[in-house]
Amino acid sequence: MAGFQSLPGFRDFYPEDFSRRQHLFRVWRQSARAHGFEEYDAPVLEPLELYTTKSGDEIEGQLFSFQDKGGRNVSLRPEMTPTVCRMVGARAGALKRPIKWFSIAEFYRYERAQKGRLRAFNQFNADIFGEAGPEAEIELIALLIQCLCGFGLTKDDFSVRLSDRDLWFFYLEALGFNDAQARGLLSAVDRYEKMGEDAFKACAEAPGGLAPELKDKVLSFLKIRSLPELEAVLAPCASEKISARLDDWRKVLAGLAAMGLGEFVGVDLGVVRGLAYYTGFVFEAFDRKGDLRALAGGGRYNDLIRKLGYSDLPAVGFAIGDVTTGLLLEQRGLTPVYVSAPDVYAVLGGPAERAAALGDIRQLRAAGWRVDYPFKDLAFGKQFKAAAESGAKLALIYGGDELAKGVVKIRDLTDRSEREVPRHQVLASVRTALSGP
RNA sequence: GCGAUCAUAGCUCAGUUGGUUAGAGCACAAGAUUGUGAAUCUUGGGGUCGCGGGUUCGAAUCCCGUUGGUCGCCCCA
Repeated sequence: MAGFQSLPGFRDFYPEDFSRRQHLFRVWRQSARAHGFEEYDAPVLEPLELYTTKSGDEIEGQLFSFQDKGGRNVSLRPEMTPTVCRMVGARAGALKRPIKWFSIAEFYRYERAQKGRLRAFNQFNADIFGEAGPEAEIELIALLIQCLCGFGLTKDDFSVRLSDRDLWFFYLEALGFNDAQARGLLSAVDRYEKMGEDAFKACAEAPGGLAPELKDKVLSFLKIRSLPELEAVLAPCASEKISARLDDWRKVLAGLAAMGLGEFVGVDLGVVRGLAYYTGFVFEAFDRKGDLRALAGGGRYNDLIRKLGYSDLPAVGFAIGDVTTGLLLEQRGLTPVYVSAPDVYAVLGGPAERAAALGDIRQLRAAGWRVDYPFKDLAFGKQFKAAAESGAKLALIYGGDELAKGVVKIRDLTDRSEREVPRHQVLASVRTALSGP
């Protein structure tokens, strides 16, 4: 293979691929606007410290980072959250609350590609700032659901699993674990789905160990699948903190049920989400059948904006990736058929006819119609074939006879009917033919 | 960072125990066909067989290395 290839994990978007990607973006953008979110964008390249501050220095191994010619340590963005926090934090005092923002952007992570994961990918991000109550979660989860239903997916195709990092910590505290032990247990919970009970081995072997009866309590907690179960399990260790969290749980689930979205959402405390900056509800959207990685994920991060050096501002957000979503739509046959058809195809008799047609073509195009014509003079038969293959609805025929009579022949390529119209009425006739039923 | 597996035309693939000038279908282009359509027929362009080295009289084929794809591990914001 001569020449060059794209870099590993990066994709070329040929027109058909590009159109599929645009379909994702279109649905996401439309859903966000319908929910009252405003669109923003930001630089692809950021200071490296923006990410190490948020996630720790270890994160650099996963980043496309380098030193620029001015000696600055920089990184391609691996996610939008720190950037949007910076933007909102910088103008927090001036922005009307609640702040509901979304973006569609490309991100870069220096990792080995595998199914559903590449080095360059697109994400839809939506966040709400300035609202500490569960109303923000309701709004975002509703948006997330619409961002998937907009493709034709249903409650049988995916579900949103709702969990709560704060509640985990409160529960583990009530069971007598200290903070470090609780963190270890949560990372085991995160691995449980993949590894089963082996996930708890490290905790059991740690100093102090993990008593079997406590391990059973943790296991049964992460197997909870409904609000009543959750309330029952927490009843014995009720505290002010825990009952406040349960109030929020009731509000979120009731709000989503009121929206008619109750069947999309389930309680699942097995969802923890890797990095530890989430402070309350966390949620992920999953394919119900199949073994795809998460379609979307998010949660509340009330401390992050302060951590980045701005004032306190509660925040909750989520992201959907284009790679896994695209795979799921492909599996479900929900990828739209690619069509690239002009509205009008002009058939040109020869050089004189071409000259006459070009003026009309330019007018039709200025009016917004998509018009094509052959670059080279071709036999009529060939041109009609080309017109039909182009997928155009109308052919405009500029032949010697028509030119002499001062008319253009309009052929409807669907029903093969033809009629002649005066040259100066071409635009009006095309408009009528294309907008009528 | 680690492991498995694959790589022949734009796509899907064939290519015998190593043996002349590497093939097919689809796609693309031209012609049959200079006033009317998805068919048919004919013809054509397109390959340093991913790349580099080695073995051999001879390599798409065997060996080593390398790059890339796919799948998994680590990680997953």
